[in-house]
Amino acid sequence: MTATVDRRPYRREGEEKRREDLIAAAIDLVSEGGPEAATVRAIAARAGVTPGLIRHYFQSKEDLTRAAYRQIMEQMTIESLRALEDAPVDDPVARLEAFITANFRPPILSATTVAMWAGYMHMARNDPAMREIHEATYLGYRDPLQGLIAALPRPADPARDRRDAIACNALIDGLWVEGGSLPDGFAPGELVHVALTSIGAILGLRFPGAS
Amino acid sequence: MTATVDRRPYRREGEEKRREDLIAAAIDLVSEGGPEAATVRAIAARAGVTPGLIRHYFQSKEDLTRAAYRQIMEQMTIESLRALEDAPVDDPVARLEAFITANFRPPILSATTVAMWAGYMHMARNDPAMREIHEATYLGYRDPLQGLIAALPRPADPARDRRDAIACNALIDGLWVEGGSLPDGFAPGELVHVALTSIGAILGLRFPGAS
DNA sequence: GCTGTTATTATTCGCCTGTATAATTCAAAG
DNA sequence: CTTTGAATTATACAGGCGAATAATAACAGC
Repeated sequence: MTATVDRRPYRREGEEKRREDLIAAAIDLVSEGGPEAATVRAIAARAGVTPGLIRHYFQSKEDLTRAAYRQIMEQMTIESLRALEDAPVDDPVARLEAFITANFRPPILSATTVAMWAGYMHMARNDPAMREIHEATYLGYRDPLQGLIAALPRPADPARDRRDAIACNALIDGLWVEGGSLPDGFAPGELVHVALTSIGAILGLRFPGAS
Repeated sequence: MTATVDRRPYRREGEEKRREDLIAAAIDLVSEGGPEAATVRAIAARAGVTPGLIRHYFQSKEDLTRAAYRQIMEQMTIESLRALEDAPVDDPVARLEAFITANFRPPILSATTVAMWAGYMHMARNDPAMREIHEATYLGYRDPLQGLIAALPRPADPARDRRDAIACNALIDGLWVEGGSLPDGFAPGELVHVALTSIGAILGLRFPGAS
């Protein structure tokens, strides 16, 4: 007679879903408690599986971390660009305004996204793969922004567009970080107002939303 | 006969110096390998002492971490303000320009400072003491900046000064982060040029250094 | 020179980490 | 209904972590 150990019952899932679940669990944990909270065991528990499964779908924990970082960064750009869908196609100023304001409301601006971004960012220093993701997603955000700027009604000047895109990107980033890390430091709507006014000054135009 | 174990020889030092050494070692390690590299054992080795000594001068490792974070943040403000010493007392525009440009050269702008800042920042989310340091050092930087802006030759308007300080601070922060995390992404002097041009546009003035 | 204080080292503890490997059970194919 | 493959669980391992405690040696005051 062999002793029947009771083993946790489980369902088999497709590779895609399991990877998604594990990535989502890792992101969740980092946003809640920083990178050190996203241990292999905690991620597995959050995803409803056992720790060993992680290394069945990812070569290492670092591999999973990279996938999670990529997803976060790409998601934020996607959310900003989605705001363009509701903007008029033929009004460059309104389109730029829609893009800018999207950065200052959830899901993009939140204490968790900013903490998450900071928690992962330092990894880009020593890990070449992380740095590559960092660069790609930074440009993946700035390039569309530069496109919106180039579409403004003013004389064509690519060099100026580049400088303006760098400046606007930095301004948005800085306000976003400060809004996320000091939630009580600004009045409601203050960050959006500052962003529109300042970017308007940089680009030499006035946004309707900057009352 | 008692066996004489050879014990590492040591010198007694003042509390002040030992605390400074330990903080410096912790900062070093975080800048090199992120927060996870700054273990009790590594910090002690870097400072030339044994691990136990850390808990003789700090209540816990967290306590040491907070002291290190405070020192980093205060140091960056101090460095920016030091640039004012070489600026003419009676030229508000030149003083503001000196303050701005200081942020884009070492020791303030460097890959290590940015990585360090990011590595520590997420801790401000869950640790009230860290958040307090974060808020205090943020305002400790922005308030002097607002003072420089208020001194500009233009009609007095505190509300406008506040908004402008928030915007300029965010722009500097954003460019600083991007310069530190993408060292090869910008031409030499490009960030300073963008900063001076954009801040000039926001404030409605022209800096001599923005050629 | 001796003595007391304490800064410093040494050692140990329990816990948690990521990884590796073996055992099992689910689910589809025949 | 049986077989087969692989998705999933279970267990074990070696190492590192922060913290606690005990032993010791440096130095100051007398």
